[in-house]
Amino acid sequence: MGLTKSEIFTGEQNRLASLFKVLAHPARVAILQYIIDQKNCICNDLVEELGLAQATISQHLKELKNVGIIQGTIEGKSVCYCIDENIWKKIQADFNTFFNQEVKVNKCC
Amino acid sequence: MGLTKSEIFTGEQNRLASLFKVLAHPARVAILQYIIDQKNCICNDLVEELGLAQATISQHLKELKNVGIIQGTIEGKSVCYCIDENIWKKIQADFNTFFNQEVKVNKCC
DNA sequence: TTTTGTTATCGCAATATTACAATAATATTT
DNA sequence: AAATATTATTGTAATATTGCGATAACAAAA
Repeated sequence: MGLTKSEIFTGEQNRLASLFKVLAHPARVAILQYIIDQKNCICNDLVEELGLAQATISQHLKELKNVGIIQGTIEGKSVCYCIDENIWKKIQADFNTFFNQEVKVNKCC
Repeated sequence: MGLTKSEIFTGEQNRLASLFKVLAHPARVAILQYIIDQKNCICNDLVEELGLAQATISQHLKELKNVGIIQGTIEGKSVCYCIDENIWKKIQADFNTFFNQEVKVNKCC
């Protein structure tokens, strides 16, 4: 198999899992941290900083862009990437909602 | 390839990504939500609730157990699973640290 | 227009993940 | 001890992800 059965889960569960998945790779965590630290950057900055091939970085940037957490603006022959603050805060809020569920004491553990 | 180059990232980046990865599947999100809602449950409850095969649920439980977010206690012939509150809060704190990095306004986007 | 700099896409190979049937392992019940 | 109930593990097939070389696409500079 190898095919996640998305249809048996709720939209919220699938959406949350998708958000977690985008962050589930150290390169994408590193990219986000770098962009936050530098305020913005271009693809080649990340190639130098992280030591992954340009094609690989471009692919990771695409995934981050797909969920909207970053956005790219064409600037001459390069593309300036930065965090989309609104989406960032929205994702943060979604995670908070998930984690702020009260974990009650239970009998068996 | 297909092999994440963990060695080029920091321990924190790898650790964060691992945490996100555990939550990056709707079945595991659903399992956590169910356990939180019911306070605790056994594997077979989840098999009925989610409609995945027993082997599949057991595998997902194992991954959740591996990061410590849940723990299982043998109770007769079944195993009672529940959230490990301390680990849960620790993960929540880690995510907050990541997300609370200030995202500053930048020039290009 | 040619060259240069930058990014995106395609195609491929390697590895990882997901799902499940079959079965082993373990504890309880009869 | 045999049957039952529950979970874990193993093996396998299907799909997904990761990484990169090659190359296309595009804009600026020469």
